[in-house]
Amino acid sequence: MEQQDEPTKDQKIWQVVIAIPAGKVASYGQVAEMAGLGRQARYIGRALGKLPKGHSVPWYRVIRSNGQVAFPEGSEIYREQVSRLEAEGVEVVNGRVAMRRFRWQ
DNA sequence: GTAATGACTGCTA
DNA sequence: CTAGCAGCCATTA
Repeated sequence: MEQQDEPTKDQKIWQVVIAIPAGKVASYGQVAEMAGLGRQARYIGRALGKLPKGHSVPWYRVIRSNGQVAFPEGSEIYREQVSRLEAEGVEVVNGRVAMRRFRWQ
């Protein structure tokens, strides 16, 4: 069996990412912790990279802890993320988010 | 079974 | 501000 009765980590991660309010962003570590994964911040990117085609996960709302995008400037993927963020009302300058990041207090 | 990799994070210089 | 190093741990080869 490859599937379990309970949702997999990827599913949880996607759910968490989807739970991020529009206009805000979260870091990989924050998402990992929120998903109950703890320090598996790296797994977040891996899960997002494995996202299926018809997914509805706003992966573009997930950035690094320093507020910078996880992709190099000029990259197509980078432009897409920035474009989507700007569409959400998030300001991105020089590859970093100039807005208040999502905060669970 | 082991080795290498990675959409990361934090600290130190 | 940038650069380097170590820690972290699941997934993949």
